[in-house]
Amino acid sequence: MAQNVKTEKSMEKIVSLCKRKGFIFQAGELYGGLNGCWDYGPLGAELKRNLKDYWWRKTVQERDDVLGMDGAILTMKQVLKSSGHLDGFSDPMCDCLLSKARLRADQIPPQNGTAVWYSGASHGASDWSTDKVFAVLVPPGKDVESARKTARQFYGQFLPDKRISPKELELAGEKSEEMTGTTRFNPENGSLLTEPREFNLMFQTRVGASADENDPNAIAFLRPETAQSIFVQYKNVLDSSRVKLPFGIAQIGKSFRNEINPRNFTFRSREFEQMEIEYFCRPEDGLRLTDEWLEARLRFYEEIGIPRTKLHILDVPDGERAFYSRKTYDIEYEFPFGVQELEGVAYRTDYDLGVHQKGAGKSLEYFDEETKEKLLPHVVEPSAGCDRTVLALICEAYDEEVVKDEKGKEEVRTVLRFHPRMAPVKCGIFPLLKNKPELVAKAREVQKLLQPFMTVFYDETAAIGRRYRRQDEIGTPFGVTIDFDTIGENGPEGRDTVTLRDRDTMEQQRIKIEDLLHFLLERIH
RNA sequence: GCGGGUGUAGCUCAGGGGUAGAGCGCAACCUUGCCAAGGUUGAUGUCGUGAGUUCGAAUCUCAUCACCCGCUCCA
Repeated sequence: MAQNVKTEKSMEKIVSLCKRKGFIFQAGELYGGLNGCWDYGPLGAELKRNLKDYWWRKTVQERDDVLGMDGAILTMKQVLKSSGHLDGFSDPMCDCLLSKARLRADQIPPQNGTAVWYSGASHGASDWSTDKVFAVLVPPGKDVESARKTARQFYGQFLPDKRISPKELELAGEKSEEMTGTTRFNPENGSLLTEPREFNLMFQTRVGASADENDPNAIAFLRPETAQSIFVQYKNVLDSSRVKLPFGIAQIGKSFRNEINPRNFTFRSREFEQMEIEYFCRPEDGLRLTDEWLEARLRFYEEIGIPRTKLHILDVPDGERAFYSRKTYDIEYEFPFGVQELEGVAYRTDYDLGVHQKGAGKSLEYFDEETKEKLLPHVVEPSAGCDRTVLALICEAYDEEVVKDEKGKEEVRTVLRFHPRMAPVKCGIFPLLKNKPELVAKAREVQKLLQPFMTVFYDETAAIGRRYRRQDEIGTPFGVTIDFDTIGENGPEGRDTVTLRDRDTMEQQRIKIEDLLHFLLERIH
């Protein structure tokens, strides 16, 4: 009955479905919306919880070598000073006045040449003038006339009458100046750049209700990653938990970055949740464990319904990794808006413990009882984006299928094919007809039977087919219907059995109510 | 931050200086015998927000906010 015709997955449809069905809303929508922030609605909250719970179970509870923690979001300035975030987490940026290109100020190569300054320009015939200051850097050996051409181009963009050619402009106040090693000009076209502006990517706040605005000691930050609290508490966990190398500390929690440009729905948000492991090990095991964690993480994605074929592994090349990392894999997913990172598995060496040991002035060394040696452990960090994974789950699950109705007319069935263990609602419960009290009563009984063990949705309105389709749209993997067989109307062999419908195949099977819980639990665990 | 586009019902969108529209969805009732069934009734909008022009603005102008595309950025 169902043809598997894949229509194009568009983010627009997915975003719309998320809002319509209560997965994800924009934060503060009532007041116009807060850029880069999102709220999870009833179904989104369930979905995200299922992901986090499963990650925690697989990462912490079912392993002997990983412990959990839950660190504070407010972070001391000193911590982020040591980690390098305070100095390194802001980029000076400038814009090209001519081409509007944005450049990192610290990446502009120093140049030599003659800077030609102008104090403005005018157009006599149309009585137009401007006193904007502009300058062009002319490389050694090149004619100053080229500067005038560039300057006219610059002033030309402000002409109210676009029919006037920039060539007719009179330039004012030309002055030349020899420059060496300047970074104030765009190497591409010689145009003057804006003054570098700092983009502080961390959210700063003040601790203490009456903190003096100028008290530097009151400054704290919302953490830009969960990792730092793990490094800072590493010694306490070690001393309180009787663990030996190698071992990991895992954490799920919110982090905050003042992204310049949030984009792609929840993909790049200013407030986001991370699922991170810092796995401490002997230096010689770092590279091997990085590969092992990559495999473990890929298996995880498969287990939650993101197939290996949709994942790309990027072995981040030399020069593109963070300076302290000796090996980094990015696990990327084929989002509808492009292949984008879900998780990074980074071998960070002993950089983090090293900087905190130095910054705090306290030893973070590990004493190995067997070899009787002291060492600073190395770290492998699998760091997954929780919201990004939720988004990947939704994108992966989204499907539109062309089905034929009873009259043979084609229609589109929208279905979220979540893995049952991720699905926000596990089972729909429907009395076939709501005007038959015996059916309704029996359906309520089934609801009470399942509800302590899983999320269920009881629905008695509208025709049965419509109820099935409603559940398809929110990704409910199973639906049970209580019909006249269930209440024994068609003979004793059907009594206390229900039809169980599969979301993906739309096929039904008859199952005893007493077997239902076991059947479902086996599939959603 | 720059350039382009968009903003009207829960969703998708039409309209357009003079009483706010459609389809779908939603709610109630009737009907119901397994895949978006039919009927009846109903609710919902400061036309993104603010200011200006106007006798009158959802419509024109400006500003602002948000979203989309491209650039930029992503330690």
